[in-house]
Amino acid sequence: MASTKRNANRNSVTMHDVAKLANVSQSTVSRVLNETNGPITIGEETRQRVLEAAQQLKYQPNLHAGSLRGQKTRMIALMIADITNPFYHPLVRAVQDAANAHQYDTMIANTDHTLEGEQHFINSVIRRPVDGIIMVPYHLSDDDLDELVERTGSIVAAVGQHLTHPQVDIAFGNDRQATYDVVTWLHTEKGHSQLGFIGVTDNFPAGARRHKGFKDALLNVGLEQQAEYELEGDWSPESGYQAMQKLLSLPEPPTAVFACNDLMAIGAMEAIKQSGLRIPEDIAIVGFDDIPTASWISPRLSTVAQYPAEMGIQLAKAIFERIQGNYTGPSRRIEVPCRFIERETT
Amino acid sequence: MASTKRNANRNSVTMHDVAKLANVSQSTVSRVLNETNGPITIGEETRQRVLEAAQQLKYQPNLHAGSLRGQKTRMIALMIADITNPFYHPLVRAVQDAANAHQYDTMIANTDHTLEGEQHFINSVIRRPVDGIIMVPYHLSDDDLDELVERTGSIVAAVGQHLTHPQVDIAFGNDRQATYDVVTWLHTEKGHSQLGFIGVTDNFPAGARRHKGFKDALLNVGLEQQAEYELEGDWSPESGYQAMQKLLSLPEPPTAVFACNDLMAIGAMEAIKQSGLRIPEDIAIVGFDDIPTASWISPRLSTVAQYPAEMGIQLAKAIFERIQGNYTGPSRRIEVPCRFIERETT
DNA sequence: CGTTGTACCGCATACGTATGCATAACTTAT
DNA sequence: ATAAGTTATGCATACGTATGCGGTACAACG
Repeated sequence: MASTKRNANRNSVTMHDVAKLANVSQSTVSRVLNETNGPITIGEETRQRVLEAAQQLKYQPNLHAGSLRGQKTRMIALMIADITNPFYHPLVRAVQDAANAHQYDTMIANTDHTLEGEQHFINSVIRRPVDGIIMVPYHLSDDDLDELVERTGSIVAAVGQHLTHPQVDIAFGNDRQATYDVVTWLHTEKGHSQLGFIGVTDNFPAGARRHKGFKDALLNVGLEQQAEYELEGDWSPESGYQAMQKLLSLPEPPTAVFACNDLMAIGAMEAIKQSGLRIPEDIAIVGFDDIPTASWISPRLSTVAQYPAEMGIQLAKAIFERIQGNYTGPSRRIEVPCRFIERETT
Repeated sequence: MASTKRNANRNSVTMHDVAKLANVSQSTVSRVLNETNGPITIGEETRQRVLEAAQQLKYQPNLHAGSLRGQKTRMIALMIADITNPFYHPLVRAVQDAANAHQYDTMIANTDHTLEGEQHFINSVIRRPVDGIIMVPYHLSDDDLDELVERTGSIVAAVGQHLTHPQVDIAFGNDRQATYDVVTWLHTEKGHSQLGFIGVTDNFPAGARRHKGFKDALLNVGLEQQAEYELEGDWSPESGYQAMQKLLSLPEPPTAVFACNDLMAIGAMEAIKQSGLRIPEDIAIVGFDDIPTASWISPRLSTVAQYPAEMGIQLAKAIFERIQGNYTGPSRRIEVPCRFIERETT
């Protein structure tokens, strides 16, 4: 008779346990603990009994139950390409801090830049619905986003200029324009006429935009576009290293190289150093992102800064506004401008 | 009559939807989809009908339901100090990859090196139970771990030599010994007699261990221990920079400095460079961790490598073994040795 | 004293799933 | 032909919580 109803293998304390200890029903406990009890009133004396009992048992609500009932899950999901890439760290951090401030937990998934990874993530949040989703998709189309919001009913926000879903808030940098400006500057101000480009496959929208910025700039300043000066890496330092080696082996190597991210730029710098050439006297180089390392290495890397922390802050703000019902309007587009930071490699 | 039972605001497809379409009961759908139906058999024809219906509706199971029923949650939680610290990236990555391979999702929490952060995490996984927990605690004691396993019933594994809970698998590096060896080597092989130390408060067990390694080495080689040469930072480059400035302002600055992590070592290098002194000719420096940046900066940093990826792999292996019931024995202690990598700063 | 109102609280249900138990149809043995 | 066994399926329940609805007191009022 003194045996509790508590499940044998489960040792968590539930509302029933609190109810039993306080000599009330489970519903009363629920009403006391969630102040939001509508028209219902609870006697002050029992309220105290319940609160004491809850404290004594160290009661913590089971969030799985609420999630099942379609209440708030108190969880958001974050999809990025690779937690190892420094570009995402400020973004992740900003999102997590915002989540924390709202008493939310954060689920993080890596896609490894692959379409399969992104689709896997979608299935993931269909199986385990969350209140909000922040993503940095490389392959997903608006149709995919539509399926996502349709099937999950979650609030979704994303980084990516190319996306235009009516219910998805978007943050983006003006990277095409920034690339265009820097490349133009390399020619008109710095006098470079043989320019190299280390990019990625145009399947990545961000890569394609920067590639376009590069080509537009060449066109505009009247330089010829030469395929052998435009190489593809995979965002990693190693790939930048290899691409630079190819550029160096050309009969007439470039005197300035634009790399689509800092990691590849750093790899390229390593290749230049090993070849005995000097930076920037022999070859100038510009990166993209302004990761912390860019200002530590020697010479310090000139680069186009993006502000991923700002993106994270804005997107988190956007989804929590919607989650809490403080905003129900149409999709917002938030531009987070890039800015060129000249250091020692140009 | 053609109206579905489907909840208005919820547009997810459930087993009931599949059941209705296939003209069977929800239980039958469950049994078909989970092959594990014990002694029960299902007619081949209905099995096909169910599978088709599930595929047609793109059915995905709701994991919240299973979690509530005490089944597997298919989620693990990972607690680290700071996603921004490169030391954790390989560990995070390894854990996520292992989780992915098991069809698991990963929840990540930052503690910011604070006790409150760690306690907050514990409450988090009490509210939302997970199958497995991997953590890198700095403040939690064995008692705290005990409360954690007691109240959650989850499998727990941790990084930290000082922890000895009977049910918690532990990974650790031999960092005291490694520090001792390097400092001894700096004196006996490299001839340094004025040694500096940039550590952190001894409240961090890892910091305390390395501090002890440093002091033991001094003692062993017969050097005097001087408080003004042993400074405290907070793991960040900025704090290393400031500590080094203090060391440089001493009447007789050290000729070699041991920093408790690479980030502080890098900050210290910056201070040395700015003072006009040369590395390693005037001052040698050794870091700890071997983060990627260590081999990019100039001069390339000599450092004690830890292998966080290996730790992540081992711990993930350990918890999944237990989750799947393949191991039920006592706590295991996994040593992941450190190794000194000499580069250009010594 | 009977009626209505008010303050307080418990019962029952639903969320989506897994599973023990009952049940139906059909086969085989006696 | 009836009993027993086999095969195939549905019913009911529980997990922990929030909430509509109903019910008990007791006070106030006619």
